[in-house]
Amino acid sequence: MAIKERRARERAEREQLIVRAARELAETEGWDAVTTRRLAERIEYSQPVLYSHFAGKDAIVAAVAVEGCAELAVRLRAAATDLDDPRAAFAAVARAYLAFAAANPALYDAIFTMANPLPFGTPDAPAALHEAFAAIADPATASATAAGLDPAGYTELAWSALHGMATLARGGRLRPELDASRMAAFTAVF
Amino acid sequence: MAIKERRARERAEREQLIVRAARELAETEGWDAVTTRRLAERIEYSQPVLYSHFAGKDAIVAAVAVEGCAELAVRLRAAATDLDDPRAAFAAVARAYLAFAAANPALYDAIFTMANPLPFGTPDAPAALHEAFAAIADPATASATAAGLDPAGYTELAWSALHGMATLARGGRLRPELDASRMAAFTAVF
DNA sequence: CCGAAATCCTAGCAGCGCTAGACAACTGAC
DNA sequence: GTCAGTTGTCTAGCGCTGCTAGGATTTCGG
Repeated sequence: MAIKERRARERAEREQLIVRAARELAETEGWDAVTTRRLAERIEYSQPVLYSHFAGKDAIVAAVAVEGCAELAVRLRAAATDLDDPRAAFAAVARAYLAFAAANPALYDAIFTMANPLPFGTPDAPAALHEAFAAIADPATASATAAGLDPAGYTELAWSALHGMATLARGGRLRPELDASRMAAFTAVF
Repeated sequence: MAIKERRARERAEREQLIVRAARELAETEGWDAVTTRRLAERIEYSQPVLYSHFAGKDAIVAAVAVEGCAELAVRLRAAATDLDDPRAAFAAVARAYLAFAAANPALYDAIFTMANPLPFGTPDAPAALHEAFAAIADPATASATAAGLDPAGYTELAWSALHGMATLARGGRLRPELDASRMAAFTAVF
């Protein structure tokens, strides 16, 4: 019996190794550089081993995304603590969101822009996704009710604004010198 | 002399043919289906012909993007006419923007989300890009000054919100039943 | 009419995600 | 202690990708 347990443990460790390697490779060289061959070489196993853990490359990306989602949720929660004013709390969460996206571009892409098969709508999405969304939705809802607006649409709009800024900023589509002005507009408006 | 002109004309026509074929293929089957082989087959030439017109596949995507950008600009300008109230005009432009993105997803991707080598910052970007941005920036600026906010950051924020909504909506990340509520929040806030 | 130039295609390279089938190692029963 | 059976891993290869080198064919200018 103990042997099976050891094997299962080793499998789990190797699976974690794959996810970590994929993430590191993506973060340092971009997702284009994350090929199954390079990934296999990194973990010092042959290619087919990847497919005994994941259904395909997309599944590996999704695993990285879930991991990143959990981290994002933690950051957002941390940013909102000790702030009673709803608008101030939401602004802090917004700053944390953009900081996360700027610091972990590959991770952010895996979560939000890559064609991963993660179910996002509320049905059976991983808990980490719900947690991250709630970390945005909670302060957004508070801010919306303070402004007398319907929280649901308000929340999605605010999230869209954050997501838009995060993605457009990367491609050089937004002028960096306007970062402060943009953020000021955000806090003035949301 | 006239022969050279005819040849140049034929070349231009074929280039247009390539761009049109790429766009149609992307719109009907997605950009993943736009391979150089399929594209070549569609225009009834061999693969290398593509490379006598464009530096590579990215350049073809960029050409489609520029074309789409010009169309987007026209739509946005049309939406804003005959509306004097700045906020109403901006709301109309926003609706037109989202309608365009929803109606031409592949085109929208080519312009804004695919890794195309288009220079977006003001230096020497194609005129179509400037025109499209101005079609957003002009009403946004009017709306910002009406609200007493710095137009520059306000414009980029509003654009980010639109871009975020357009992209998140596609992946099923936004709930369609909140479309109206989201738009109401937009007009209330911007 | 003939050399020169432009045009186009066949064939191929290296790399991609993914998989079939062979091989080795380890497990558990006798 | 030995042998069947399971499990794990690897080598080799398929069909596809973007892209390019080289040669054949057509067309042009004198």
